[in-house]
Amino acid sequence: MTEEKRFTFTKAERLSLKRHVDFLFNEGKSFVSYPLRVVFCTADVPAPPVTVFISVPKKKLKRAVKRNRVKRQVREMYRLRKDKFAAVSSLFGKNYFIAFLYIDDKLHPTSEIAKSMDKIVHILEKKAC
RNA sequence: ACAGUUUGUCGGUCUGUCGCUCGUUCUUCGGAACGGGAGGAAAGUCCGGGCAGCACAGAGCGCCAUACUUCCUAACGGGAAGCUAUCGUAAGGUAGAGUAAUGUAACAGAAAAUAACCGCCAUUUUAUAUGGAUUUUCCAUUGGUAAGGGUGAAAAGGUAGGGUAAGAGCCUACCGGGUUGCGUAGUAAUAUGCAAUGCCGUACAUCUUAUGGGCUGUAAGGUCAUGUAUACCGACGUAUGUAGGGUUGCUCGUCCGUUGUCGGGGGGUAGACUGCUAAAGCUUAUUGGUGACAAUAAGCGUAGAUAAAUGACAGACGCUUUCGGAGAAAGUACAGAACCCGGCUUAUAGACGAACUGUUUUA
Repeated sequence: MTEEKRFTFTKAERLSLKRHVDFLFNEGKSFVSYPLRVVFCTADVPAPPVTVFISVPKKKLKRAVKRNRVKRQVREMYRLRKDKFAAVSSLFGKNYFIAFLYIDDKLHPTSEIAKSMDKIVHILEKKAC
């Protein structure tokens, strides 16, 4: 396994600063790839190519166990497609903030999340600029 | 064996691939190696305590919580053992301050507490409580009466006798309960014996009495602090064509200052660090105690994230159920630490253990 193909997911790749989150939701564009809603925008701060934020609203899933389950599914599916997102970034030469919001109120199998994530990559290739 | 009561324990395992987080060590600063990484309820946030900040002369009132007794505990509204009442054939379950005062008691019922709808009775002196009539009686009115009456959760302690116009603890005997006094057992609640007292409906609420309670929670609190604006202080420089002020009645002069740069500096936003995990700790054994629990000894060293790690995927096994033939299908709970402990309450597929009770069968 070469150095570039490592599918890690470290703390630096998570969007954690409050002002960044506010900026993303004020300035970002969004689209839906069921069961996920994606919000993204360009980032002009020194950062990894893509910085990610995953959110599962309490209104949709009341139990913490289920919310954790969804967060882990989405995170893993993103992690395994990280290189594709990075490719989009290098294509346009920009860094991106991306938020994944879970909009359904029940659990889905991991394979469905994976399909949704593939679709997101395609849409991003067209929309990001 | 079946039915049940109480109580305790567990609540998946393994392999592979790819990851996350904390600690230690190493490092070519990219990272690498090794080790640790959710629960019995982590939940609800309902009590109690630690810890922290704020408030605080004293007294009274109010508000909230608790309420048989003794004990356990850091503390508690928790627990243990007992007492009384009550439910259950039983193992066991449930409840618990006081009753002086005030209020309420659905439906049903005459009536729900100074009870007269029906019923009973009409008193002393023989001849009548009053009125009427067809006059040993009947009707109405008035008065007395709690013996009897479809109800109800609850009906004015129960039975018998005396008594009476009829009745009534009105009186007596026995029985049930209460209160008071004395004795006995017990630390006590209480039990029990004797005596006195006719004192005698139930439930709930208000109320009364006693005890306890200041408020807020780790997003508390503390430390550092980029940028921006800047109180204040110092130095240097510029202008004298200068706002403003002091000195003064005015002018000049002079001092402060204004403006600029640099340095110091208080407060403090974003953010970072701390709080932050060793604890009234756990396991085992012994001793004391009916028990909760306590003491002693040995061993263990047990998650610390911050938008939030403890995982995702694939496969195998286990367990349960159903089909049926050596396999297949379905299911595999409730639920995710957020400062830390002790409890309570609620959710929980299923599995196992212990003690005890009842019934049946056998010996």
